[in-house]
Amino acid sequence: MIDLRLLRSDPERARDAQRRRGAPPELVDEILAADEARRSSIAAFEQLRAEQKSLGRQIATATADERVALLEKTRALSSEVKQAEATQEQAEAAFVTAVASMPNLAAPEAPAGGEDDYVVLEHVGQPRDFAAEGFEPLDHVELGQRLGAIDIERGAKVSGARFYYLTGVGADLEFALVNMAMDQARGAGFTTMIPPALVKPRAMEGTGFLGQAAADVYHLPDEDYYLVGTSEVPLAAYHSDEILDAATLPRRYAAFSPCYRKEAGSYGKDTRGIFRVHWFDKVEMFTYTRLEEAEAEHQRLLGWEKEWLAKLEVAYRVIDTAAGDLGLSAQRKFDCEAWIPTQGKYRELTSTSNCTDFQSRRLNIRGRFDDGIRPLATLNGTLVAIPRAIVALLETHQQADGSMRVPAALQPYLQGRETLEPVGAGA
RNA sequence: GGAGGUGUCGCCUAGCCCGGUUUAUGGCGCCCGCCUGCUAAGCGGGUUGAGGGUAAUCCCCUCUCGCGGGUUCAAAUCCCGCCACCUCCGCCA
Repeated sequence: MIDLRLLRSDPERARDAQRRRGAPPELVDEILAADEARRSSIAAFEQLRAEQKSLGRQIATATADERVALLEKTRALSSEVKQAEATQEQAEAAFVTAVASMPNLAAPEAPAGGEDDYVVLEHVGQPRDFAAEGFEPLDHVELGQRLGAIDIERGAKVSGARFYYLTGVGADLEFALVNMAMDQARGAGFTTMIPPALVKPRAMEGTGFLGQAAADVYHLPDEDYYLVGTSEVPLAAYHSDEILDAATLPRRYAAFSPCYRKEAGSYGKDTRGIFRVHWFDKVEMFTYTRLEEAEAEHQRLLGWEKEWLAKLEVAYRVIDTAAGDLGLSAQRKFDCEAWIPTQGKYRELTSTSNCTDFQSRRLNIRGRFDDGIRPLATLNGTLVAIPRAIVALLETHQQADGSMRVPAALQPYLQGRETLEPVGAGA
């Protein structure tokens, strides 16, 4: 939820942010009107309630005679109070509906426009030149099969399209990547976490995933649980309704969790392989910090992602996502996209978002500072999304004989193996 | 899943049977002061939290006794539902 003070003091900036997202600017004025209605209904209710209370106090000490008259008065007042309360609740609900649909204000620096309007910030590393090496690269499906690392056919048999098994070295690779990621995070001062992957509606709503992203979310209607699409959800909700002492900031968490995504609306997109799947495991970084620190922290998260990608020894670029592609909660987002040889494209491997105080306001996460209590900023960033990392590793480090070279940093996590070798046909 | 118990202002706790003078009692802790070679002890005072009116440390209002409803002129207190925790039983990885 956006900062109302900001909206009131500078509505034009909010309208402009909406335009740059390609979203309706009138929403700002609807919210302001709803807020006005809400505030006046609250004032009316509070005044009546105060009168009622004072009458109640008089009744308590009144004589029997006085009591009759006072009761008469307060009975009439009671229905007024109920009326005012109902009005206030209605106004509150209307306000919440309006404000909940408003996305975070895109940062002034975020490029205007949609998905294709990103700005490339930098390139790191050179895409490998297979032509110069004299062989045609295989895609990760083929490589995964030869290494006995990925079983897509049986994934489909058991669970359907966009499911897979990681087998043998594939499974080893996941544990290696997770351990390496957790070691890096721990070394950087993160608290490691394993959060629940099923959450109540509040957590989902509070992190902004029941808005435009709702179609992509799995829901268990019997118990009203949601399957998280990222551990950002349980990590943000972790400190909901809490006031954190400023001295304990920033708080950094690194969580391992499964992620579930319907991938609705991506029919026909990335249908081959494990690049886009309904379930995968991920290690996510998450920070709670003061608002003034958010931008610097965003850069730090990006820095840790780059440190990670360097260990994978993949070529990548960093893009500044356009306003229209930010999602509900983010004010700015950087994606690291690795070069995928057989696709001839850079594809998203990690993503880091600055949500400023948007999630904090929804989840009631605040900090206690010398000068008062204020909402905190929350930020998140991928360290490793397993299937995409495996795709990039397999394709980038494949060798002419169908084996895969293991990057030096990863070797200690793979029992010292320097290459992963193809297994015999069959199985 | 079943039975029983518990949930009060940082922590412990009184109040609930029998609704109003509760602006929620007391202790611990914490803060201020006094006393005092220093410290401890002792003495006196203060201390639920949040939101809003306000830019505001004063002041005013509302909300807050696990959560949500209900009854009532009036709910910590009565009724209903839910949640969490504890004990025991059952079941399971």
